[in-house]
Amino acid sequence: MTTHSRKATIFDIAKLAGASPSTVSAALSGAWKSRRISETTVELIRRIADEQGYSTNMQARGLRQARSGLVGMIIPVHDNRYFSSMSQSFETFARDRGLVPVIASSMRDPDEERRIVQTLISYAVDYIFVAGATDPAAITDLCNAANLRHVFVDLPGPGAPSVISDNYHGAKVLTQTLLDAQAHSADPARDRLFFIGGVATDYATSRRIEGFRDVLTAAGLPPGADQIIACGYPPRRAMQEVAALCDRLGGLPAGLFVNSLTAFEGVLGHFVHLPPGSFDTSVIGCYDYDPFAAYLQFPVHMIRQDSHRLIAEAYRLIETPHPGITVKEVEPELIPPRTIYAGPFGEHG
Amino acid sequence: MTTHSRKATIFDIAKLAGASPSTVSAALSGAWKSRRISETTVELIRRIADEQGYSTNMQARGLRQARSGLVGMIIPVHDNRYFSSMSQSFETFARDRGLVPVIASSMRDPDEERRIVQTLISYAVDYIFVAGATDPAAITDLCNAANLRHVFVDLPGPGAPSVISDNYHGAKVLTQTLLDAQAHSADPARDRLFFIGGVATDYATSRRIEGFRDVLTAAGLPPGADQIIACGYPPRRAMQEVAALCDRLGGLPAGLFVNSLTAFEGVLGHFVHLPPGSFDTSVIGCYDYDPFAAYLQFPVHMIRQDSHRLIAEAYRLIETPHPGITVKEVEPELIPPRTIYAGPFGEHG
DNA sequence: ACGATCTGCACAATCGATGGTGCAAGCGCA
DNA sequence: TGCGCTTGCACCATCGATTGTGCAGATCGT
Repeated sequence: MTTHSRKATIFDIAKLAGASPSTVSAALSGAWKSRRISETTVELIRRIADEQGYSTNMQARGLRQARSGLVGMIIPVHDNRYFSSMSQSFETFARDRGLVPVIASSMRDPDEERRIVQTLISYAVDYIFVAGATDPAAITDLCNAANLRHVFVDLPGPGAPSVISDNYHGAKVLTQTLLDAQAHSADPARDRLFFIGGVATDYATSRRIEGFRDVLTAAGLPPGADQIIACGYPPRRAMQEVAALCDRLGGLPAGLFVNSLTAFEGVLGHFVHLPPGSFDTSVIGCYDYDPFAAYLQFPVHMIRQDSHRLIAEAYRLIETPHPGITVKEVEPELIPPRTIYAGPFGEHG
Repeated sequence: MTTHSRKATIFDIAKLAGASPSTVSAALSGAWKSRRISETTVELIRRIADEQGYSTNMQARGLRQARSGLVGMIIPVHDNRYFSSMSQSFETFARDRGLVPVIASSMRDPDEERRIVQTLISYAVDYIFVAGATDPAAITDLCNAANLRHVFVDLPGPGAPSVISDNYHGAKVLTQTLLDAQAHSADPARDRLFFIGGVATDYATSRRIEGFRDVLTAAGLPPGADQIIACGYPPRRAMQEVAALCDRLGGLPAGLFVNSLTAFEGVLGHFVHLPPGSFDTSVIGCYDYDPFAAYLQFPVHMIRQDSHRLIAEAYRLIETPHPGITVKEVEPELIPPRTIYAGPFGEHG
């Protein structure tokens, strides 16, 4: 491979091969059969292209074809097992399709979310996956204006196909598990389950709260308003809230339903300061799974959302456009304490 | 905003504004001052562009300018706290610069790594960050052929600037900590420290092994070959190896230096099967930090590599090209058991 | 032997934005 | 009035690949 100051183009290859640029393009893009280029020529061109270290300029191709070969995905944060697993699956499926994934995190900020969508549109991504949308309607508007297909994951949107996990059922299972496992306390104030984390207006959180409430109600223990603390996702807030709660109750409650890994991180931040033994009378559950969290000092019941399947279904929905708006639900799975789940990437991780 | 079947271009805006495309381009790209376009015209054009929901076609701009506004980054896996934190930082810094991050995971496969570099080159990324390179020389060759600036992070490469953490020092600190904390066992075979995980030929791992070895040697306990089990990064292998080790020793060793979070996941997968109390005579350390791992059932000493600073330094190196090849080392930090570190994104996570 | 068909390729327009250059109108000034 | 300078913009080539179309020569059929 000779050294060039600039990258080789089809024109350079054409000159070297004694062919025309269009022939080179056809030869290298695979369109040569339908363009009746002889296999001999194709092979010559391929060889020369190889020698020159040629690779297609995707900007030029994309410009011409009005598509880019990029797929966009928006997630709230990278730094979280649930979403980073999604990224991993998203990328794997993208590669299978010869697409290049572009993953951006919105920090759950609606403005940032919109800016990202705009940016992705500017780059002519072929379609967009939006996980944990904070303003799905705005996203749909932007995408529609740009004639861009998109799918919502994790949190549904009104204007596009969505894949979500069955939050209601998952929450019921987790709540029931906590209920069954709880060690009863003498103090009635503490002898209750609490729900912490998430945003009450988020679809996912609201469904989980319903599940939480329905199970408790069915058990004859309808939760009071103080038992549901939807303080958002940031760790710090959850830490403050759980600290305040322990203060109020004079200790940990009988059970805690933590509504996300990020909230759980905050909760842990408080737990650090508790004396050992504090957890003997308390049972903890977390909606979302993390292998390390599964093996904490105290038992944690976790709900694992099948992010791999969520993404798989999202690709299905976006690739085979259905009439109307489809919402696909995927069942989550209860992971008992101290159980390690080996994901689809267990071999590589 | 009117609905169009296709996205508006500068030509559409030009027609509506009664101006020429080049004027529109200059007005919207900010080049209007040097092109002597009147502010009145600029404002008219801006208004119309806004109404039409115009946004620049980055493929066209990129084609013309021979750059894309994309920055590429390669990481081994998304699904890992160390690397997903890097992603988060990488993205944040990219946004500050008005660049769009494209993050791809190589699964630590050199072929995949090369393919990704090729792809990123095809998309004319402005530069590339490579974390945990498995074949840095090949990457440098590809990038040089394409005249593309790149920087290595975490694992250094011979042909480009690198930012790594001080693995030798970190490993010494962690080893010394384990040594100090270890509860001695009656059985001399078990009363030793073991190193598990990583690839011995990886620069980072080899430096850590040196640190491990030097501390033990200085303490008069030079490690035997069996004490260093560089079985790679995949969880499954680490699980098998630690199981075999426990089998051999008839229990856990006095101390275990786990060389990555992924290996630690595998180790945990084995620990699940051990009876409680197994850890009373064993002290565990992990090179890399995870907030949940910090609060496991048994105490874990962790080394936190400052991925945020690594990325910050990498941006510095790539933006101010130094003469010669620079290698920048960043100090890692010991995180004692049951300590929660709130990162630079603690507010958002 | 001659039109019809097929083979194998070249030519040129096109995608959308950018930037060098040219040019008319306006203005100042002698 | 006339010259030169400035202002404000339009025109056009260009980036690299794709794709509709045209066309010469070979092949075939009768």
